[in-house]
Amino acid sequence: MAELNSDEPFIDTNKLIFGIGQVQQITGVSGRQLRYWESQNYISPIDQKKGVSRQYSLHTLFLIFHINRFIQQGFTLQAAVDHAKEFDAQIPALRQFLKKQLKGVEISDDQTVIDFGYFNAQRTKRVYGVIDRNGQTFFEIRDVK
DNA sequence: TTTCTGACA
DNA sequence: TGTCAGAA
Repeated sequence: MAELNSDEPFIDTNKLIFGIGQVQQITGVSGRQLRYWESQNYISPIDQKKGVSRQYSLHTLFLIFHINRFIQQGFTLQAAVDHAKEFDAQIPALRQFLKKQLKGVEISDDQTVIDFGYFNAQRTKRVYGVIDRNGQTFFEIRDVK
C-alpha cells in the first residue's frame, strides 16, 4: 500500500491572494455583498488600506463561499455567518486528525480502501475506511496478519 | 478596465 | 442588495 508522507505542502496557500473580481467569479457573491459583509465585520480582506483594492486570502475565500452556501440554503446572513464560522473552526481539527491517521489509500476496480492505522494499542487490529463501487462508505476493522 | 465610496425613482 | 455616479 502506498505511503503518504508529505509534511511540506507543495503550495504555500497563504500566498494565494484573490482580488474582489476573482472572488465574485469564484463564489458568485457580488462585490456589493462583499463590501457590506465587510462593513458588518463578517469578513475581512488582507491588511485593508483605505481606498485600495481589496485582496482576499484563500481562507477568506472559503469563508465567503460557505457563507453564500448557507444563504442559498435559506439562512439569514447572520445565521449563515455563524454556521460558516463554526464549520471553519472545525476544519483544523479535521485536517489534523486526517493527517495523523491517514496511513495510505489503495484503489482497485471495485473499491477504494483507506488505511487509518491501528485500531488498538496492541496493534492487532487495523481500521479501514471503505468506498464500494456504489459509492457507499463504511469502516472495516481487520486483524493484522 | 476594474475597483472604490456613497447614495437612492 | 442592486445599481449608478464620479474618481482613481
